[in-house]
Amino acid sequence: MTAPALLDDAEGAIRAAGLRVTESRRAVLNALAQHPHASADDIFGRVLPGIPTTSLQSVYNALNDFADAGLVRRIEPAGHPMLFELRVSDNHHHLICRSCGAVEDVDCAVGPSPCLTPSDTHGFAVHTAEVTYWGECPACAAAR
Amino acid sequence: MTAPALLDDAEGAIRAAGLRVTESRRAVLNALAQHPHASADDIFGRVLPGIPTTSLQSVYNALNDFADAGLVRRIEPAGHPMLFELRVSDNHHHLICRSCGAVEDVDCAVGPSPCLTPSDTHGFAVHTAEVTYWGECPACAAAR
DNA sequence: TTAGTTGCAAAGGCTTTGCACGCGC
DNA sequence: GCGCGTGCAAAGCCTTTGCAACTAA
Repeated sequence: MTAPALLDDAEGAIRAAGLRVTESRRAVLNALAQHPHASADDIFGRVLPGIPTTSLQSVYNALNDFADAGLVRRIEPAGHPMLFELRVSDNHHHLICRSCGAVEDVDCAVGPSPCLTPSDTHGFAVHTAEVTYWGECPACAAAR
Repeated sequence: MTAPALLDDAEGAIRAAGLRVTESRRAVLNALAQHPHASADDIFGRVLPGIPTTSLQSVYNALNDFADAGLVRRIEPAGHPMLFELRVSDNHHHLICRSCGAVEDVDCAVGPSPCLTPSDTHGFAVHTAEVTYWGECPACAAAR
């Protein structure tokens, strides 16, 4: 029930990311603030009533721009549509339901984040690390 | 340089998984043994010379059957085609190149695997945990 | 024999791309 | 006014599904 109040600063955040402030982008960012872990389609559905002229592709545009600018974080559950979340605080991981794709945030079990550094990089330049717990959510478990 | 010698036991492994032994399946499993982290298409390419009548869909069939039987493990790098690997030993993670999708195995940095248990399950029944390091491989870094 | 598998064809879903018009700066 | 962003349309890729013929057991 924690209603994020990022809405007021939506404009500022977009501007700070070096992007132009448009009605679409503000609406997308607001929708994301109110509904974390939303898919592009989800957000499109939430934005459409307010901006009947928008399109799913514009939502994708905005989300990708945000993601590239570091404003939002992409979650890509294999086998399910891509989700997005505001990277409110970093260093949390995801619990994903195999059957319905529901996502929950979980804090790292091991303090700060010792998992985030591989033991051997094989010469890779590591940018990010990601921990995903796959399972079944209560709703899907109950439905069986 | 560790050449997996599972080839001899391919039949046994397939049989043990409760699946019928066919030329396709043996070929797919062999191809996977020789080339870990292969995509369905990759494997198809490797199997085709030996079995010119096979099809990509059959490879998908075999791989999915193997995966469901626990013989192989699916790796699904967001934005790249699905990969497969023999689950030789468990408890290793993956280092994936954002640009070319190359995959390297890495051992868990924190001993046995404390990362594999979430701090809060939110009621989920957790089946598996997965750690992915995203970065850029040496080849792609050199190409820029 | 008979059920599990193959190979072919086609559909399906999600995401990206291209281009003219409009709006933010 | 300039250029970024929008909205529309269409293509693209990977993967799954259906079904008749075949083959392992």
